[in-house]
Amino acid sequence: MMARPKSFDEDKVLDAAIDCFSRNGLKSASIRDLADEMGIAGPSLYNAYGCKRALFVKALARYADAAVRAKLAALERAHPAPGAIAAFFAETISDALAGPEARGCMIVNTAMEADPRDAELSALVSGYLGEIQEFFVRNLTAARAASLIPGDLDIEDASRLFVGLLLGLGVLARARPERALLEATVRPALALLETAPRSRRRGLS
Amino acid sequence: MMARPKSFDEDKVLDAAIDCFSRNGLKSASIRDLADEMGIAGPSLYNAYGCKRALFVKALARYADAAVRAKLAALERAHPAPGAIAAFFAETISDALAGPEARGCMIVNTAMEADPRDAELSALVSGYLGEIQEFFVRNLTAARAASLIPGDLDIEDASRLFVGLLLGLGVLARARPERALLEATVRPALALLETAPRSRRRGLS
DNA sequence: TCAGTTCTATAGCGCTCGCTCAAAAACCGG
DNA sequence: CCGGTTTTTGAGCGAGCGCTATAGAACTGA
Repeated sequence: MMARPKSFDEDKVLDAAIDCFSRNGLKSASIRDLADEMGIAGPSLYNAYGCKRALFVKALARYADAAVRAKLAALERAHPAPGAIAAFFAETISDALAGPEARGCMIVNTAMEADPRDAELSALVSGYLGEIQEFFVRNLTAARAASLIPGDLDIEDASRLFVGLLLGLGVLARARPERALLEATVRPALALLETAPRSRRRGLS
Repeated sequence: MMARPKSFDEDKVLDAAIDCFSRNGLKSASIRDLADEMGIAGPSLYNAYGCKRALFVKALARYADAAVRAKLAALERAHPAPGAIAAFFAETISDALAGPEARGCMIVNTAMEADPRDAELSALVSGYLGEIQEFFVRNLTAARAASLIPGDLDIEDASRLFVGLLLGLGVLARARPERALLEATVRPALALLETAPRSRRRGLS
């Protein structure tokens, strides 16, 4: 039997939850905040998702899929290797500076907020970070095959540096959301991809 | 008049507060948690510090002074430029992995947790990060004067990269506290400091 | 000794939290 | 239309939160 259908669009309320969680985090986003922004009442939220944490996991999964994976795929389509890497950071910086609100990347936020002994969230975060790292590895591997990056650059290590830098940008963008600063932070890392002669442009105090 | 003296050692209780805040953050560390770990009762805490936030600011200041500044100074004393930079990251990684608890660097934690519109905490975090950046700048400047790093390396940008990487390590160490992974993340950034011939050692899958 | 001052300790205030119960409302199949 | 199922709704529970009122304990100066 079908009975009464839900009165809200599941994707839209999940997007609202993503927004609320991104701004406040899992712990600080209250059920009442969430329900308000999602446009539904508390008990409906519980009826649909069970508990706050389950809602968070669903929102995180949707964020990873709709925001992260889609972005990575689009960048790989639009830029020949290794250009997608620089484009990725440029877009990440623009995203971090978009809007007056302190949104931040939900994956970075979760990595910081989750207790490392929380096996479920830790595994999710590790998995998502691994996907991002693989994006870097794919790009670097293709670039090396075309001799577009230095031959002695260790792809595995470099991709880890980029992941670490991505996380650092997420933190830095909260403390100091200034475009020039964030771009300067990324620049030396991208210089690693330049083939000799090493032309690392100076810039910006 | 002097009246009844305090029955606790202010430094010791502040250290306990640093520990509690480092593990739980400003918002999640409750007054009862703090009071318990500090070994004093709630009202004594309020009598001594006024409010939770003021206690946090005092604890953060002590952390920055006793943990960060002292560490930077010791490294600069112990290592000729630019070796202090690599030593700094090595020590940071070891610190992050020390103990089963999820302590994390209080400055990184605060940078993530504080609302960017919170002027006081944002300014404190920016200031502390600036001090760390200056440590990198000093080291790089001295190293350049001795021709120990590539001459075309932009010192300002590189020091920002190191700060960003430090923040990233703080996040990554929570999600994946594995020494080999953290070291591999730092390695390509330190390779920027090597003078030609560029020998970036491969390593670690 | 004892008034004066400061610190400590018990209890608890008002509030928000995650979550739930009971009843009303909306929809389906027949 | 109606029985059955699900969703929505308003109210509220117990717990924990930051913080404090109040009273007693500890110490100083005189």
